[in-house]
Amino acid sequence: MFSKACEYGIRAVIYIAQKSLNEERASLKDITAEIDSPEAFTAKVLQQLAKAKIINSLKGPNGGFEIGKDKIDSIKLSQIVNALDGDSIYKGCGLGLKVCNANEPCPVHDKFTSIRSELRKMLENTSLFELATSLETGLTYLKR
Amino acid sequence: MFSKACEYGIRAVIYIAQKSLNEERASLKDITAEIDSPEAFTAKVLQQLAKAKIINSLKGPNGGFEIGKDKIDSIKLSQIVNALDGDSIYKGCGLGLKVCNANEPCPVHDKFTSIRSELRKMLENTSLFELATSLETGLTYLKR
DNA sequence: TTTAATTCGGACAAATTTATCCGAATTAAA
DNA sequence: TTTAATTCGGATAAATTTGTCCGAATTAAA
Repeated sequence: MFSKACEYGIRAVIYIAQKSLNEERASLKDITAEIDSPEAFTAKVLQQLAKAKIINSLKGPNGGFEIGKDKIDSIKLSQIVNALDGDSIYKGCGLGLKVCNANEPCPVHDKFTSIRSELRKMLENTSLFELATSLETGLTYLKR
Repeated sequence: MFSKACEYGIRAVIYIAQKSLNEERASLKDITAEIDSPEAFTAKVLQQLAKAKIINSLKGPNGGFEIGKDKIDSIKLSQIVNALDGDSIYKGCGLGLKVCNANEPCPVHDKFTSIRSELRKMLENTSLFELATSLETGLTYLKR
């Protein structure tokens, strides 16, 4: 469904959000330990997310990554996915056709549109805040 | 969502089914021309599908691929997807965790289970017959 | 001012997926 | 029986994704 980069990215952002809610910054090492992901690769992903202004990065001692507390509620899962995997998950044809729409549909077009729209809604309605708090309260996990 | 192999595979199978309903066999060249896919790669995909008993292959002049007319209605999209991409689309964790279930869920587990179950139902309930007939009647397309 | 902790950015490497090539095997038809 | 049309199967190549390495830049703290 998502690329590895996106999987790591989502996990990382949730963790950073959790820390940020507690007024703490997360370093790369911290993050990769907590979400169990390859360090150097995750660094690249975090760079992408920083460029997309989803997270904030600070160099130097006591540096790391953070997210403005006020932003955490307004950031949706869709923004993270979009920054890392683009919009093919919503837009692309299920069978890989370049042209595929209601007028000239592929054989599975109608079957897919409803599911894809559900997925889109879900991603657009899921806030980073709720994901981070479910982690904070110990209801969910980021590794294993 | 699906691999290229799976996209080509689904398109090919739908086309083969359409031909089979008309008592005709489809050769590799025929297929790749109709679904606009790379010939050699598609050949590999068809081999996989033949091994999985989803399609039938015949060598020699006037050979090609076909599907028993009686089977076309009972073959579901899920079988094709499963033969080519496995079951990760249903089973795997949305964030790539090895362990992720209702007891120890990742932060997006609940959000994904409903969508994934919708997808599974759709794939399991969509028969090759309906896809092939929509193609036959000109309502849907396999290339462009 | 120096040091050390950190992210950044570019080059590279490994793994996987996608794709090609070609001879072997099979088989229907000439 | 020969020929030609086809799929099969193995080797290889190209492209993409995933992953690593390392020096440069930045910056807080000693």
